[in-house]
Order: sequence, then structure tokens, then C-alpha cells
Amino acid sequence: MTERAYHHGNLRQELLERAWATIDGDGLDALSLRQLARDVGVSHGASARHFADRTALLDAIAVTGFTRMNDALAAAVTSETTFAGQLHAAGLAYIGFAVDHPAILDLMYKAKHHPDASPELAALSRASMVVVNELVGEAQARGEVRSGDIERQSLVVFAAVHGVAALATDDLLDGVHWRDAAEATIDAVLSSLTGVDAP
Amino acid sequence: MTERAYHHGNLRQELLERAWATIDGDGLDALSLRQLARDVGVSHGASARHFADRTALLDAIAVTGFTRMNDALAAAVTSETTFAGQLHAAGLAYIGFAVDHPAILDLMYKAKHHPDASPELAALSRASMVVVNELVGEAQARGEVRSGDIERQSLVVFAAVHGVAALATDDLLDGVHWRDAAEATIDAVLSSLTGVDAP
DNA sequence: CAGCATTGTTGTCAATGTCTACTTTCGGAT
DNA sequence: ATCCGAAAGTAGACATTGACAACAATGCTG
Repeated sequence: MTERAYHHGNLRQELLERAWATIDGDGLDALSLRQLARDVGVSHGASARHFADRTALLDAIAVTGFTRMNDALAAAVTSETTFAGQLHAAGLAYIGFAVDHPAILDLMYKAKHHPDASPELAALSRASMVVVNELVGEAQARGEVRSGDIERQSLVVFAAVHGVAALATDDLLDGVHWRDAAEATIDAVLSSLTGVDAP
Repeated sequence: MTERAYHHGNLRQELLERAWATIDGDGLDALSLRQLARDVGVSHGASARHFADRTALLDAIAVTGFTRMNDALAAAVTSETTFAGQLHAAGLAYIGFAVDHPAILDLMYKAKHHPDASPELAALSRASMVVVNELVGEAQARGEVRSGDIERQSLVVFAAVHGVAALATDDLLDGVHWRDAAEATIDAVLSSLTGVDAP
């Protein structure tokens, strides 16, 4: 690899990747803009050309996180054909992402929450909920799910899945493997949606 | 009120209360040890006599938080007599605490998570889960809940409730009042536990 | 009341995020 | 080709922060 010239050429991307790795590995508190600059081999003020401040960098990482998670969700949904199968796949994908990247997921929701988050971020953060909404809506139209307010029903599903994710990342599963907890929880809400007992 | 002498007399407690108020009001990031000292009217090094470092202070606040939450849970459980009633009351109490003190709840789980958290903290953090375990266990013994692994069943309940709490504090309920989401979710898991459809 | 542990104070240090002024490089218009 | 402005990176400064150490005031116990 040739010696880098004055202009880096790809600094923004490299900052994002390195910051992601640091947060993912050592947590959000372990990320310092100056250390990040040292890691990438650039002066401490360089990041300001690409991210106005620390929050802007974190927001960009949150966008990346939501994008990757939504991709994983979409892939999971298309990999199955039945309502139950899709719900399981999507739920496991969501929780799997949370288990693999707990610090990133925290950051994602924290970023989404702060007062002047970009509209892009807000939209992305709702996408996973929208996926569930569509799944439930279609299943209800096919008669597989009992009638009722779709959004309300979806909320229950999403809450349950999100809850297992939170429990898993907060070490509250107490020895139970997260897949087991996920399966049991999804089965539970599924049965309450369809009115059919899970096996 | 008389002018305070050299010795404060109750500094530890006052630091805790002020820090709680700051975090509860403006978030964890808004808490600075030096600003806290100024608020309380004491020099910037004073807190070190009571809390070794920032983490120690946060841990103490987490202990307070778990204690208050567990008290609220216990009160909720004793206020009802039926299994369904107790589960609803406990769930609403949990989510209510989360909605009232989102930053504190975050801190509680973050504190519990870090490597050298006190055993006291670890125990307190499991207490709410234990409450659910006992409720489910008793109900199962009375035949109100279908047979099965109690811990697994409790996990589903806890995950669902915790999930609604997370959704509520992360502004993902999209207009639905948290009580409604809570009721719906608790009904769903309840029906899957008892095998009886919720109304 | 003497001595000592406790509690609070003051000064210092390195690290951090942000800002400003400066330098180097790139790329398009002439 | 070259000039010139914009873009990208550098270097230095500043206030704030958490931690630490040396010191002073206080209260308790014998």
C-alpha cells in the first residue's frame, strides 16, 4: 500500500468503520474522537471536516446500524413463506442483531431519541416496526390472524421481541439461551394473535 | 436554615439526591461531578470521600433505583389477589417506573452490566424477575397456569413487559398510550400462559 | 484535652471536544 | 498550462472534566 498523501481520500468512511468497530468492541464510552483520529492516522481536528461534532458522527453510525438491521430483517422475511415462519425469522434476526451488536443498538435508539435527529434517522428507526405491521396486516387479511387493530397487535409482537433483545443484552436471561427465550416468546405472542396454541 | 459548617453532615445523601434529580431530569450525560459539587455548594474534590469515582456514585444511584422499583413492584403485587390482577399491577408498575424515570432505568441496567458491579447490585437487579417467577409459580401450583418450565414462562412475561417499557421510553409507541400497549401485551402473554383468551 | 481518623479544600495533571487560523491539495474555468 | 477558490487536513489554543495528592478543619474517643 502506498504512503497516504495529504488528502486521505476516504476519511469519512474510514472514520465510520473504525468508530463502529470501537463501539461494537468496547462500548460507546470507549470512543474518543481524538483516539479515533490517532487510530486512523490523522490529526485530531480532521474529523470536523466530515462530522460537525461527536453527535453527528454517532448519528451517522446509527444510520448505518439501522440500515444493516433493516436489511437483515428484510432478508429474514423473504426467506420464509408462512406468517409464523416470517415472524420467527424476523424476530430471531432482530434479536440476533441485538446480541451481536448491543452497544450499537443502544446507540441507535439513543440517537433516534435526541431532539434534533435527522428525519432520515427517524424514518429508519420506524422501518422495523413497519415490517411487523405489514406482516400482521397481510396475515390478518388472509384470515390467519384474528381481527383487531393491526397496529395494536403489531405493537405487542414488537414489544415482546424487543424485550427479549433487551433481556439478552442486559444479561437477564439467566443461563437460558437467547434463541430459546426468543422462540418461546414469539410462540406466545403468535398464539395470542392466531388463537391457536403453540406446540 | 443555619449556615453550614465545615462538615456537611449529610453530604453523601445530598449528592445522591441531587445526582438523581439531574439524571432524571436531563439525562446521564448531563451529570458532571464538578457541577454536582457546585450545585450542592461544596468543593470539587469533596465527593471523593464518599464515592471513589464517578462509577461508584452511579452504582449507588442504581441501587437506589432498583430499591424503589422493587418496592413499587411489591406494593403492586400485594394490592391485588388474582393472578391476572397481580400480573397487570406489577407490569404497569414496572412500565410506569420506566416511563417516569427512563434515564435512571438505563443507568440501572448499565450499572448492573459492568464487570465489577457489587453483588448487592446484581441481586437487586434480579429481584423483579424473581417476583414474576414467584407469581407464575404460585399460579401454576393453583392450576391457573398450564404446566411447563416456570422460569421459561416467567421469562416470556418479563420480556414482554420489559419490551413495552423499552418501546415507551424510546418513543416507539407512535401515539398509543403506554397503558394501552401494556394492557394489550400483558393480556397476550397471560392468555398464552393460561390458555384462556383475553376479552 | 490530646491525638487521630474523618471530612472537606485547594492545586495540579492528563485527556477530551470544540474552535480558529493556517497549510496543502484538488479540480475546474480561463 | 496555470490560476484560483474550495475542500481536506494540520496545529495550536481553550474550557471542562475526572482523578489524584497534599493540606486544613472538624469531631470523636481515650
